[in-house]
Amino acid sequence: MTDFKPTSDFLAVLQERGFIHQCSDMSGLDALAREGKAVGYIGFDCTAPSLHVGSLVQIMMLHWLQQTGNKAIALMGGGTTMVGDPSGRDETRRILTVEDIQSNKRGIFSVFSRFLNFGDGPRDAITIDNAEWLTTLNWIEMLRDVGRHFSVNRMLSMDSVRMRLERDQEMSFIEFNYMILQAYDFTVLARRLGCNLQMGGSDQWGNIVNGIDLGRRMGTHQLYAVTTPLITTASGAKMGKTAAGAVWLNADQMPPYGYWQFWRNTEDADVARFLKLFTTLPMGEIARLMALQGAEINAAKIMLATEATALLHGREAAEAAAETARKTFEEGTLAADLPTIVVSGAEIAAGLGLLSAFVKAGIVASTGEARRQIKSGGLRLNDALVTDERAALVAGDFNADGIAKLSMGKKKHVLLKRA
RNA sequence: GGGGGAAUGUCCCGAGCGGCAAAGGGGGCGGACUGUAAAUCCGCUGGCUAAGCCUUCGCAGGUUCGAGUCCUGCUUCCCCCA
Repeated sequence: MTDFKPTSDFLAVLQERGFIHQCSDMSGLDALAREGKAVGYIGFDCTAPSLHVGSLVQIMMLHWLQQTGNKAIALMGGGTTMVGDPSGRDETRRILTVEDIQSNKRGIFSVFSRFLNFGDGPRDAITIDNAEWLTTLNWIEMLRDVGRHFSVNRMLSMDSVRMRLERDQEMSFIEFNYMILQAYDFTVLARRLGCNLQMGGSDQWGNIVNGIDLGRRMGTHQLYAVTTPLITTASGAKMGKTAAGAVWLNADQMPPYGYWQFWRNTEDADVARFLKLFTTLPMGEIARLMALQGAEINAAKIMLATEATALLHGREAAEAAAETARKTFEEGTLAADLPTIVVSGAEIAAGLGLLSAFVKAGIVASTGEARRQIKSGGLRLNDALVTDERAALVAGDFNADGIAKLSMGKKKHVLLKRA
């Protein structure tokens, strides 16, 4: 894959930034993209109310497709989600209700407008829901037009199916059909919108290639596939899982400050790779940051955090998060932007125990955990180590603005605001 | 349809002669060292009004002073035979 020298901006960018894992035909796709004639889509499941960073590579790929003068389509899997993709899954997926899928779809879509410019113009990105054509399919027609092109022998040999069978894990007929629907999507998009490229994670390779085959048999123009590598951290962990759970893209589930922190805490070994994948900084700038050594790498991490946050939440929110972090970590002063919990004055007057205060702030899950953390010296009130688990908050703990800072460890800080 | 297994700490994996808040991992959290990194070392990893009390081993009963452990029924999953 690295021998190929793309002449199109699109593939050149993808290649130099490390997006390409597999491609069905680099030179064919390159020729299209050079003319601005690549019309690419990526399908997104509507299984959760928000996408998380695991999908960010894909979103960035669509972003670059549009930025390099091609057409990007964000396909919402309103229809396929009703079926459930077995890829990479050990267990049968939970079947979601139609209402859940609809509300998930809305949550997911809100993220795309940050990365793509939608509209009616030829260069504008569009979004479409495959429920539009999948839900009205006629079973017999489908079998005759599409089903006959699929070999069950081959379907059984696909990774997603084979692994289930080998482990004697249940796979329902509904899931078995998923790959047919995804392949069909590709041909529908090809006919309706002139789509000629499907992108996705490496686990989607089989499904995408199936679509290319189906397209050929059903007489569409030539279709292409590009997949991204599976993004893991240098330590081998899956991207996007933190203590608090998944790193969501929607602000109501992961505020900008938390999102910024996620990137700020990137391992050294990942910084260069992530800068290329998750920011739009020019390669020259990235090269400069990559040259940093030792503690200086922190500057690159701050850059990564701010740029990645700016893409998702806007420049202003990103700068605010960076400033909050700077005050909190470098100056050790109070930054108003930290997560804040409001408590009533009455509650404090009644003698709010410190243990409960930490629970209330969401820093620990129970007073028991708070006690344990105190024993191992992990809790601080206004930067002073908490040693007495029987202590209660007093008026003097709040500053002139009625704020007290609760911290656990070096990174977790929550402000308690007296109402 | 017949026969045989399995389900354990609400993150996961997994031991568990009738005395068990239940071995051991992984993961996670905190501490030390650092650079808000990695690696390493140490501690913690049911709840509470906490020298006590309460709730946990698929579900419901039963035997027993005492049940994760024994018995009965049920649920779900797996294997073999048909």
